[in-house]
Order: sequence, then C-alpha cells, then structure tokens
Amino acid sequence: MLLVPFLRENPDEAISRLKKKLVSDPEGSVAGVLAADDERKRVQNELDRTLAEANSLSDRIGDLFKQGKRSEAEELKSQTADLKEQSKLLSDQLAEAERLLHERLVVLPNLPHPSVPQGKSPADNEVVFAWGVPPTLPADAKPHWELAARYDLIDFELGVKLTGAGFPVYKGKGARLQRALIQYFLDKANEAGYLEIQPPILVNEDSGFGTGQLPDKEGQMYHVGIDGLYLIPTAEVPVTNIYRDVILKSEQMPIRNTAYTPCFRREAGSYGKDVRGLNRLHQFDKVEIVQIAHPDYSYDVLEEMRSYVCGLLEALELPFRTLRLCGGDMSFASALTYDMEVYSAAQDRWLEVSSVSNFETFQANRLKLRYREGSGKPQLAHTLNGSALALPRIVAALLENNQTAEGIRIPKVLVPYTGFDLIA
RNA sequence: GGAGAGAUGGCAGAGCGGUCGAUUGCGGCGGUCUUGAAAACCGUUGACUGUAACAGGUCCGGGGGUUCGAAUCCCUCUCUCUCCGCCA
Repeated sequence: MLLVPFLRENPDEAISRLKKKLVSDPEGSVAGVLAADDERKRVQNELDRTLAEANSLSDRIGDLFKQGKRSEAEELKSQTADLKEQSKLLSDQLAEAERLLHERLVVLPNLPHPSVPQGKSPADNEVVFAWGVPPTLPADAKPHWELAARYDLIDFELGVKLTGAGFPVYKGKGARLQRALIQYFLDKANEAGYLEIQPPILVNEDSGFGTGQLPDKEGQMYHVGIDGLYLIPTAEVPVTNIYRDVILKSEQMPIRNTAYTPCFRREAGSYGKDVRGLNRLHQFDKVEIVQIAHPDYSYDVLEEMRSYVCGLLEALELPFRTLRLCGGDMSFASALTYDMEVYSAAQDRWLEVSSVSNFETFQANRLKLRYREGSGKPQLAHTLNGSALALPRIVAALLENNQTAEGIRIPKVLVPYTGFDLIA
C-alpha cells in the first residue's frame, strides 16, 4: 500500500511512476486519495474537538460530585447530550472517510523503481544478464511431457483422476527428483545464511492482505470457505506475515528466511503448449527466500538474492537469462523484479523459473512491519523475496536439456541427493 | 464434539465506574559506583493520530450497549488455554 504522505508531497512523481505501471487514470487516482485523506483529516479534527470538550465536561462533573455539588453536576450533565450525539455522528463519518481512503489506496500498485523499463508486455522486458549455452539436442528431442511419460516420471492423467488438471502425480525417479531438488535448494539456502522455516500452508485473511494477495487477487487463491482460510500461492505469504505487526530493532536486519512449501494457484491461464505438462500447474513445489531489510541497503540485498539464484542455476548447469521486468509486466506489489528464465531447447522457449523482487515499503505498510533505530520512531522496513527455486519448470528444463540417447543425465550437484545419475 | 477458564504495554502480572495510558517485577536504555564488568542504587522506557511546535484525540482481543464518565458493568463475536471425547 502506498504512503499517503508521499503522495501528498510528490503527487507528480507518483503519477508519472504509476503511469509506468499502466494505471489507467493515475491523476484521478492520486487526487482521489488526497481528497479522501483531506476529508478524513477534517472529520477527525472535528471529532477530536468534540471529544475533548466532552472529556473535560466529564472531568468537571466528576469533581463536582466529589465536592458534593450535586445540582451543579446535574446542570452540566444536561449539556453533554448534544456533544454525545455529535460525536456519534462524527465517528460514523470518520469511519466512512477512512473506508473510502482505504478503498482508493488499496487498488493502487506499488511505484516502480526508476530503473524499471517502460513497457506493456513481456516483450518489453530488459535482458540484463545471460549465462550458458543452449545444448545441442538430438534431432528427435522431446518436450518434457513426452519424456516424463516415456520414463514414467510424472503422470498427468492420473492427477486428473485424483483431483483435476494441473495436479500431476510424480512417480519413482520423478518423485525422487522432486525430493532431491527440494533438499538441495534448502541446503544451499541454509549455507547462504537463510533460516529454514516450515510454515502453515493455509493462511487467514489478514495474512492474505498483508502480502497483497487480498483483496484484489482473491480469485487466484484456493479458498476454504467453511473456515475462512486460503491455500498459499507461495511461501512468501506465511513467511513474510511472520513479521506482521512487528517492530524490529535495526540491528536484527536483514532477516533471512527460507521455506519449502507446496504452492496452490487457481489461475486458469491460457491454452495450448503454454500450459502443457509442467509449464503451468495448480499445485507445485517451491523453495522461497525472503528477506526483511533496512531501506538504506535493500537494493544491495536484491542484487545479492539475484546472484544467489543465478548461482543455483549455474550449479544445475541450466542456461539462463535474467530479465528486468518492465512496468507492465511487474506484479502489483513490486518496485523492481528480476525474472530468471531457463532456456528449454526442446520447447524452444524460455521458462520462467524464478522471480526476485523488492517490495520496498509496499508490503510493510500493509503488514505494519517496522524497525526502530536506537530509541527513534518506528520506520517501515523493506521486504524482498524470490523463488529459489520453483520446481516444475526446473524439472522440465532438466529433462529437456539433458536428454541423451542413453537417457536423462542428472547434474553432478544433484547426484548425491537423487542417488542416481541417469534416468533411463 | 462436551465442560470450564481466560484475553491488559517487549515479557510476566495488578487494576473499589472518575485521580488509569494504566501499580509492580523482569527486560531495554541512560547514569552513579568500578581499572573494566557484575551487583547495588538513581533515572528513563508503548503504539497510532495530530501540530511548525505545543495542545488535543484514539488504543487494555474485535464489535455493540449502559453511563455525564468504562480496562473496570451488560450483550455478542473471535481467539487462546485446561480437562474429557475422537484422531494422528
């Protein structure tokens, strides 16, 4: 959620940055927020004055009673009725003004960092880094869904029987590969100084709001209506919400957490090869990294997280590139996002395997996640997170890029985890 | 699912309807003492809002009510804990 004081002091800057995020009427939006805030302040002021008057009257009545001046007290009592009615009215007005302000504020996305490229679609993303060479595959190279079937690693039809499309069943070496990747990613994150967390995978509404999934992206989460809980779309939600309503000491930062969880997404997506096989699922596994950082160095932290993820991909020997997302392709809450994409030769396309973002104070403002410098006033912290990594497309790329006539080769770093170096 | 107890400041834990934003202890911070530290002693220590700064306002789980006045009384919701049952 954007900060009203910032909008008030820098309306023009806010408007031009919102434009980059393709907000349709940034002028009207900002003006609407400021107007709502003005009204809120006006009503608040009036209410405060009324309450102050009522409070002082009550004090005097109390004093008079103590002094035994009953009739004078009764006299004053009669004066309070008006104030009472007025304050009731005003507090209703205040609630309405606050609701309106919140309603207008909550629909505005985060402001993009100055380095974010202008653009509308993935085609406008900026390639900032690339590593590795696409492998030369045999002429009869297969996409991963055919490989998964041939080696009996993943059964998509069986998932349809049990649950529905997008809920695959992993079997044998396929299942083992999943477990190996999770273990490997967690071990690496631990080595890099991230504290491992095992959070709940259902969260309440407050948590959904805190990280920005609610209220605007409600439809993307599975909802357990009877209990009012949501299945998490990413571990970011429970892990970041650990720090909701928390005031840290500045020396406690940066906080570095990692978590493996299944992730659930309802998003329907498009049809055809974009969603074939592992390309888009309703349930998948992911290891997430989250940091809470001081605003002074949160962009250093972002770079560190980015290079950490790149290191994982290099270790897995997967050719990849890093994109700086353009304003139109960024998520609602993000100020700057890097996507890592692995090249899949057999599909001849780039697969997004990780997304690393700095949310600055956007989530922290919703979460009331603050830090204190010495004995100073609490300040909003910066939140960051990234996938490190999401399994399905890593598996897809591993299968496709490492296919040989003998079978599918497992990268060296994974062999201690899988217990085999070839799927044949 | 049944029965009971509870929800107060970083934590623990008080709080006859006005003098309570809230006793006290611990913790934190500052100081005295000390070569330094510990101990002891003294002081200080919530958040939000608001103001140029004061002032003012709000917050004792959420919501509503009684009252001139509510942390204290009433209603309601939520959550937590204990015991029993059930299950892993």
